This record gives sequence, C-alpha cells and structure tokens, in this order.
Amino acid sequence: MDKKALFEKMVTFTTSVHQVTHELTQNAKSDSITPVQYKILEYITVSQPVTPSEISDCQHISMPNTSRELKKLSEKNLIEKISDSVDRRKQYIRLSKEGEMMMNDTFAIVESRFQSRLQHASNEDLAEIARALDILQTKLFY
Amino acid sequence: MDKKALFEKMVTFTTSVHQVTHELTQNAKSDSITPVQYKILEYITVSQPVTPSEISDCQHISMPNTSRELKKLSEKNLIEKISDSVDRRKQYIRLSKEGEMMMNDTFAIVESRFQSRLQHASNEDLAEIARALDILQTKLFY
DNA sequence: CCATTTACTTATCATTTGATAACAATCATA
DNA sequence: TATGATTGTTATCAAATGATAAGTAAATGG
Repeated sequence: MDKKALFEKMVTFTTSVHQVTHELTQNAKSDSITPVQYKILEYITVSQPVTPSEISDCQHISMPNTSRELKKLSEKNLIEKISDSVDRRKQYIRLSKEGEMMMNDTFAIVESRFQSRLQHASNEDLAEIARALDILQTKLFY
Repeated sequence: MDKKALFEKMVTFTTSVHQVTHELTQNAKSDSITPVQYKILEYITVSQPVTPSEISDCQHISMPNTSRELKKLSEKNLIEKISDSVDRRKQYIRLSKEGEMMMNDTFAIVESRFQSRLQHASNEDLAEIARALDILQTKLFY
C-alpha cells in the first residue's frame, strides 16, 4: 500500500470516527449548556486541573472567549476557580461537585451506547481492537 | 482488558483523532467559506452526487439551513444543482469545476501535512497502520 | 381526482460563537 | 525600580449557526 492510498484510507477512517463519536454523544449532554461549553467541560473532566490558557490553547478558543465561557460555567456552578498561591495571575479550574455529577451522567450515557456497540464482540475482537488503538495512537495520532 | 478500560482507551483515542484532524486541516480551507460550508463541501467531495436531504441527514443540519448554505455555495459557483429527470422534486449536488479546484487545493495541503507526519515510518509501520485502520473501521467505527 | 407525503425553499428570529480593543494585575528581569 | 511579558478580564460588535413557521411543487396512493 502506498502512502497516497493510506491517506485516502485515513480520510475515510477519520470521517467514520467523527460520525460514530457524534452518534455516541448526541443528546447525551445537558441542554443547559452550549456545545462549546460542553467541549470545555469535557476537556476539564479529562485533564483537570487546568488553567484558562491551557483550555484556550488546546480547544482553540481565544482567551477572551474562554474567559467568558468559564464565567458562565462558573455562574452555573459547574466549575470552580482556584487561584495559584505561587503565581497569583494563574488559576486552576476544576469541576464542582455539581459539574462532576453532570459529566458522570453524560459519560454514563455515552459509555452504555459504546458497550451496546460492542455487545457482539468476542474477547479476541476486544483484544484486537485494543491493539489497533494502541498502534494508531503511537504511530499516527500522536 | 475489560470493556470499561476499553472505553477509556477509546475516549483517549478519539480525542487524539480529533486533535490531529484539527492540526492537519487548520487553515487549509479557503477563507471565503464558513466552517459549516466547508463541512458540506467535504461531504459532497467524498460522496457526490448527493441530494440536499442526504446532506441534511448525514451532516446533521436541518433542511432549511442546508438549503440556505447550498444556495450560498451555489452563488459562489462552488457547486451545481442538477434536478432529477425522473423525480422532479429531487436534486443532485455536485462540485463545480471551481469547487473541485478549491477542494483539490485544500486536500493537497492536508495530504502533504499527513505525509510529513509519516515521513519516518517504515514500510512495516505503514502496513501495520493500514491493518489497524481496517480493524477499527470494521469492528468499532462502522 | 383528492388527500397525503416527500423534497426542497424562503423568511425570520434568537442564540452562539468569533474577533478585537482596551484594560488590570502580577511576575520576571535588566 | 522601571520595563516588558504573562495571565486573565470586560466590553462590544459582527458573523455564523440553529430553530421554527409557512409555503411551493411534485409524487404517491387510495
């Protein structure tokens, strides 16, 4: 297989990944937050504690807009801001108890959809999938 | 590996895929179209000819909004609408010559970034990647 | 032929998102 | 300590997107 064909294959693949991700996550999030707010919460969930700058960099949202959305999430009591004792310009963002509960709920929905997608997979299938994920993670999507 | 752990692995993986997709595609598209318009054009490119309903279904955009964006793309001479001779309610959407050129340009940029990401990969690596893509495509992201 | 359904369009409005400028506070360092 | 860089905020505006209602035209099916 030449690299050109591999590129085509990768395009098809990423399209499928986006498609399936959408199926797994659609309507899983609370209606009280916007898509961008969800994206931010998801990032905080996986990487907390994080600073506003990190959110801005990693989620490709400008600092002013990040600040605005964090303020809204804070007003909804979904996150907490903790200021760094060493560098007082910095802040650390964490989920609040309420935010954690919300994200647990949505992740539970997503996971149950994921599991039902795998219900007919054998143990060998699962091992093969795990191995393929590792390979791609290290060699392509690093 | 149990299914719970596999779910975590999948979450990490899809995050990486989204991240890398973003790196490969950012600033590749023309500034004269919006993100949603690009998404539509990308879908048309891969699946043409397509009907407005298919675009609406697959890209999760309501019919009125799909219609609006297609109209704009048509005004920019990036697509052509061909009405079905059998069922005259239906339309088939294709890229115009100009649209094809635009998409060729952006895909060329994306592909060159992709290739440079793979420049240090051996032939065995490439084969392994291709196989992993196939496995995941059939067993997980179908 | 008439009622219903399908495919698409137009118009309109609210919300979300993106972009920019101006600013405050803190830190680093020359 | 003065200067410049970093971190984050506020305010404001335009553009993009999403949602809904109403309508046209053609097909389908009794």
